[in-house]
Amino acid sequence: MSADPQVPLRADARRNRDQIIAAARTIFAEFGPEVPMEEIARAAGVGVGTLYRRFPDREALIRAVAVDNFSRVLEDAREAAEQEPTAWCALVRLLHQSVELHLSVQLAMLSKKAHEILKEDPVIARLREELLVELEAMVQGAQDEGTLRPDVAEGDVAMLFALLLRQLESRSPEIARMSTERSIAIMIDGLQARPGTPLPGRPLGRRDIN
Amino acid sequence: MSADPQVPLRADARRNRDQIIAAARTIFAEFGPEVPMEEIARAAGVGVGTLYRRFPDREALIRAVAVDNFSRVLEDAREAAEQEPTAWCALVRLLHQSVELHLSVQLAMLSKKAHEILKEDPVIARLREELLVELEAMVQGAQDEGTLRPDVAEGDVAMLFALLLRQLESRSPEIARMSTERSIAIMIDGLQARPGTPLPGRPLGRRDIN
Amino acid sequence: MSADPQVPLRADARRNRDQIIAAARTIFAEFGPEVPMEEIARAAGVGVGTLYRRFPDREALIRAVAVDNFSRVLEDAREAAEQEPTAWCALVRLLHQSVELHLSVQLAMLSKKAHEILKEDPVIARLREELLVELEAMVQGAQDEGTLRPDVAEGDVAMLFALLLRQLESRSPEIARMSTERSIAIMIDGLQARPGTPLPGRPLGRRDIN
Amino acid sequence: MSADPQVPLRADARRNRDQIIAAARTIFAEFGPEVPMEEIARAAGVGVGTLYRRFPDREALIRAVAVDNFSRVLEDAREAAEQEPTAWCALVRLLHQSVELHLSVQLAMLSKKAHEILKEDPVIARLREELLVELEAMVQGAQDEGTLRPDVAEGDVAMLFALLLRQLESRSPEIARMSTERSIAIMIDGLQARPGTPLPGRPLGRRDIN
DNA sequence: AATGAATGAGAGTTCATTCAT
DNA sequence: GATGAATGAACTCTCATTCAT
Repeated sequence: MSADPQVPLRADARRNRDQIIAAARTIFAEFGPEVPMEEIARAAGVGVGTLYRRFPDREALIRAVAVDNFSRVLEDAREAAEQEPTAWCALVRLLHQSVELHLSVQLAMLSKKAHEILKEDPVIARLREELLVELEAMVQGAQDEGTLRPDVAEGDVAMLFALLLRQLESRSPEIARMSTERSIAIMIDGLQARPGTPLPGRPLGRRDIN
Repeated sequence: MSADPQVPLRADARRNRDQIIAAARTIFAEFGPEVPMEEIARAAGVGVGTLYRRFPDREALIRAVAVDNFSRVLEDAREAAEQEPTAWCALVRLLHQSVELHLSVQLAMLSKKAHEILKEDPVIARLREELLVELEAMVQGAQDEGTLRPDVAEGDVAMLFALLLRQLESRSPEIARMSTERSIAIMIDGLQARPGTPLPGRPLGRRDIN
Repeated sequence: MSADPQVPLRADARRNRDQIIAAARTIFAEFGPEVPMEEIARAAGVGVGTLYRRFPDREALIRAVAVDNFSRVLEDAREAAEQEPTAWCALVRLLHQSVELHLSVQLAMLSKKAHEILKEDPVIARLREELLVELEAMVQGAQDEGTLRPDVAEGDVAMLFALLLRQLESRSPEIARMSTERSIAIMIDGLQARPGTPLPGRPLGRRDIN
Repeated sequence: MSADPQVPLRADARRNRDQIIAAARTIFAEFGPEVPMEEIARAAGVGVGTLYRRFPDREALIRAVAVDNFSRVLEDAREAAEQEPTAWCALVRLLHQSVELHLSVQLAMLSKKAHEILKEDPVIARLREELLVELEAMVQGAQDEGTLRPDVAEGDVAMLFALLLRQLESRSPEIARMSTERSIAIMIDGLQARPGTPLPGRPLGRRDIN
């Protein structure tokens, strides 16, 4: 799911646009948001000129990729909420799915510059907000169920979520995968409602996390 | 604690070197490892020429900062192991200290390029190894104490540790701080020996994590 | 005559490329192969960026100029061989033409670095070889005619030729010209088959001169 | 023989100065007059500071080396004139000795910049003039002897001489040596008084060659 | 007086963006 | 509309020269 096309593009232009975003997602994820534009154009199989016709500058492209990414996560969150029997299960599923997503979303915080850019964007802000609303519902629901410790809020969960999106480089893909899964499991265990260490501070809501 | 000076530098040169590393640590942490060298030089209060006299190129500087960083963490780890009454306490302390360290170490995995550079460096490899040895001892000790869940190994802990070093940008410093502390607490809770979800895969040792 | 374009360049690109080589030939000849690239770009009427798009670095440009130069000399040699009635005349003509060429070829041995670069290049090696083959034929022919002293080989002639390409700087152009012409005449006199001092060593063939 | 020391230097300073000039001669000859000053200092076994104390800048060093070089050639010329039985022999000896000198003198015309520098220097001008006076005497003498063709002057000889100082790079030292010797012999043959091609232009005197 | 550290101007090179084809 | 060539600003790195030790 991508952004709002004012005027529906011609079929081929549309295809170009999608190819560029797909290429950019991959390349940004692998090399960071500073890769030469030409690289992205090449990966998308178009000339730089075409890229620039579609996205007036790098910022616009970064935004478009981020919108695309957030849209996907939001979709996943809604699906999880709808399909899972309990809020806790939805939360767990979402955390686990983050592994699938990390490539696409890590962009969001990959560099200070990228962050600045996205912080301003109203479309992104809206998607983000919607996502946090979903999360809040899950958190609330799971706490009502008694499955989630009561001293956390959606901001805490978003934080853990975000941590995971920062994948570590290198190492064999299987180990990378396993280590992420284990970290998630540990975190989930830490999230479970049980007598444990009381958390410092106060629950972080979605207003708290920027 | 910095790197090994073959020939003891002249006093002023030494001072400059240290200032440069300190400045680079801060600036790299804030803007990533691609900041203009001039920026770093300015922050260190020296000319670019001096920077380049000390570190033949960006790579060398990145390496030096990383060595400095790892040395600090290692030192902290040893101190924690020595001063804390139990291995569990040492582990907890180290995790919490990671907050102090994140600025300094996040560099280690901040960009693909930086990672490539550090991966090759034998000095870094040694420091890393020593750090993992410390961690292994703590993990082992805490598991013997019955305070740490038995199905994790030092690689798992290193992974959680590493996740935390990837600080998220922006947001007010107090919230950033609190959110990190809370994430740590959640993770620690998740690490505690208690009946919980069995972890997937197998304990990750230090050979597993690259 | 320039190098082999794999893919035929767009008309404007082609034009730029040629202008750059022409400008580089002149400027290299006048100021040596270390002139600022910007100088060359300016002389060619393009931006540095264009220069670098066409020639990835200085080496590539030096190579291209050398190829262009050698091609010209080779062409001249073949023309001389074909058009002149005797091998001796062809040789004499070539030596005299070297005056025209010196600007273009002196680059070949203008600096240690330039020499290193060209030594490796297979295209240059081939052109050079072809040129020496022509020279060998002339030398052989002129010796058969009895006009060229028998104790020299193509390497000796190439050496004299090369000496002349090293034009001396400064002084008025007319004098420079005259002095070169006179030196050539003296050398030609020295080359003529006549009882004279036997030469030291042995005839130098094209294998001898690197 | 080196330049005129206003105030006789202290023994060690003197030694330093000589070492620097010797080192510079070699290094300039091998790498051209643009080598880093530090390189020269290192080769001379002193710090850059010392080099700069002795020679305020690169120009001064180039000048000093040139003066040293010219002094040697002049000395050789005078020795040849004095020791050889005929002017022709002296001329021939000088040409052959040029082989020894080329390393040291080629500097004189190695780059446009170097040439500019030396052109202005009055000390060099004087040495040069003295050398040409010697040459003129030899030329005159040899023409009187009937051994040198009458249609040349000292400028012509200086020109041939200068050509030889431009050594070609690379190739085995023995071949380099032999090829130079052969070129000299060919030129000498061309210079001998014999019915040959009349030279173009007019004899070049020492006023003609810059 | 000697040394080598510091400086900063300048050269090489890259790449975002514009624009002719 | 698409393409890829041209541009020039920005960044990395080098080195002549100055100056503290």
